[in-house]
Amino acid sequence: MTQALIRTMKETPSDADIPSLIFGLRSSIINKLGSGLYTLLPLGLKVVRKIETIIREEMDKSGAQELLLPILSPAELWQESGRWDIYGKELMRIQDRHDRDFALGPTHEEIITHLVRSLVKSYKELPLNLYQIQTKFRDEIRPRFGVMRAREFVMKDAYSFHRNEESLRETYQVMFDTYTRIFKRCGLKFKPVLADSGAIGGDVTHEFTVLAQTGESVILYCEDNSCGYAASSEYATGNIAPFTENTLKSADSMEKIHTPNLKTVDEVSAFFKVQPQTLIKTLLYKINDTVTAVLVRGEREVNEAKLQKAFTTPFVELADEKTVNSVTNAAVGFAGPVGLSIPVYADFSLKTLDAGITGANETNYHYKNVVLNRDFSINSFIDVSTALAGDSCIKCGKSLAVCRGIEVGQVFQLGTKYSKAMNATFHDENGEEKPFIMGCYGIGVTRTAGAAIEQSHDKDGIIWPYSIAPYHIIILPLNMNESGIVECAEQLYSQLTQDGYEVLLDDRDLRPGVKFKDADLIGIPIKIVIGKSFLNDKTVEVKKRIDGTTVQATIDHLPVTIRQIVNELKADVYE
RNA sequence: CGGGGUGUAGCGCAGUUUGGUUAGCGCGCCUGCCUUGGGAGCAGGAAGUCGGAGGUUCGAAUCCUCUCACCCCGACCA
Repeated sequence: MTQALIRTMKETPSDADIPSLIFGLRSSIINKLGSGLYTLLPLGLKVVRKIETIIREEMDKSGAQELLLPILSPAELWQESGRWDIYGKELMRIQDRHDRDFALGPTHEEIITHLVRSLVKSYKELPLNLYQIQTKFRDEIRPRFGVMRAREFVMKDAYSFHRNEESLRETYQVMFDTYTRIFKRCGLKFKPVLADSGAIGGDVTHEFTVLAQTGESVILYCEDNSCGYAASSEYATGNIAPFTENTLKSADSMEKIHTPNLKTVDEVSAFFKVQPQTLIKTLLYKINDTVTAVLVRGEREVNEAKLQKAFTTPFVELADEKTVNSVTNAAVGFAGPVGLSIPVYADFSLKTLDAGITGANETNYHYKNVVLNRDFSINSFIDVSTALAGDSCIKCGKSLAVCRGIEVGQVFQLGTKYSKAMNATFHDENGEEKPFIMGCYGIGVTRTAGAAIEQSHDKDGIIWPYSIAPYHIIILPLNMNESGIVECAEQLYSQLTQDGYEVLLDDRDLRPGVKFKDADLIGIPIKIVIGKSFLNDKTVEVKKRIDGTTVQATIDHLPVTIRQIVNELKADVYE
């Protein structure tokens, strides 16, 4: 360790705000070069290589073949697919000495499609699944969270080519299973979740999400483990329980009530002394330039991803204040469906609402006892609200719960989007020319390393899962002036290394406290402490990072003790 | 891109409002002593274009103008 480039820091750099960045920098796993640019120091590279190895082994086992595509790609390919124009500024563009345009690859659909169209001509050569592990570049609008959203990062991307949908679905399932094995082997707690397939289409897509409080994505999952339903909040749908505590009655007629300055759901429900579920929240959206009213039950939020899907358009935005004023003849906060002359769509949450409270389209007034199909009508019911914890699972009926996660992988059925645009075709058994049907499958490698830290750390530092830890064991000779201790340390080092463990020897002449703190910070799973007990009765301590438990062992017995602990650590995988 | 903030030694900061000696402090680093079970102590030392450029002034880290970098909050995604 006196020779290793490991420079730990006691203090936290001021711009580090999440555990993976704080501990990543402090433990000298990474080093910052610029915004969204990080050096992988020796410790960090070891972790990344281990994740890569697991990925390689599992991908190869699945039948996929590894290759390596260039990072730099000519603009022509991006122009062919149309993404040169639509990808936006996130695509890092660059010119060579002849002023020819290139892009630094943020993903490689174009490049792989180009490759395959020139090499593969017949259905007999399909299916084909090709992958690479490579540096990607995305000129993020706002890089943040350190290695979690960097501009330059390592990614494993795979692309599969098929003659028909059935073959695609088969490979998709194989990739799904492969990803499950990969993240399990990485020692991570994760969930595959159903996700919005966005503009590209395709029936199904799954995101693999590492569970962590600091995660950016919100997941709804079924409390019943055997059911297994889990979906990203943008996509999740639950059955919404009817609101049973409604104090309003549909038998009563609609009534206009003065509600001075009461705009939000909270204010209005407090004023009427009712639960928020009694309110019909009315939001005006511009959907393909048509102002449209979207109704949800008071306690719910409109989900724009669902809105986009319901109207099959990406052009969805909340109407501005002026539009709201002119459509409702009222200030923002008093919109309601009664008497509106624009299209009105209601969320499923309102299906069971008997009578409700809603804006009167008049500043400072709300209607009470509003009843659908009596006082107003709608075009139709649609699913546009974000599911909430407590909604019931659409698969099994049990309750849904919420957690947060970090998206580290995605499996996706691309279809013919790229093959059609780039005229990538093969001959089928009838000699007909057909576009390849494609799938793509990504894993953020460096992000996975970051996610592991986010998921597994304590106040002292990182707690690496055994399978991706930079070293398995760290030996701490507590007094470098005791020749017996030093000899023992060196002997254990070479013996354990021979036994196949990756061992770090802290041979620095420092006080014990410093060594303990550094070992904890870096997060090595097992510490071997050689100190007083060695001088007294020739035993050493074996201490687990994850829970601090310690066992004494004689030198002779040490290999057995270590093997036991390692087996325990390896067995601790998430099911 | 919009809004907010920060740039002073490797790291964390003070000093800037009100211009004025040799720009400080803690951590880290180097030397020596001492210490050795959870980031010890003492003594000595090295280390700074005060983000950059221009300006005001007898004099600028400090005031003015421009510029660059970085961070945080909102629109992206592995």
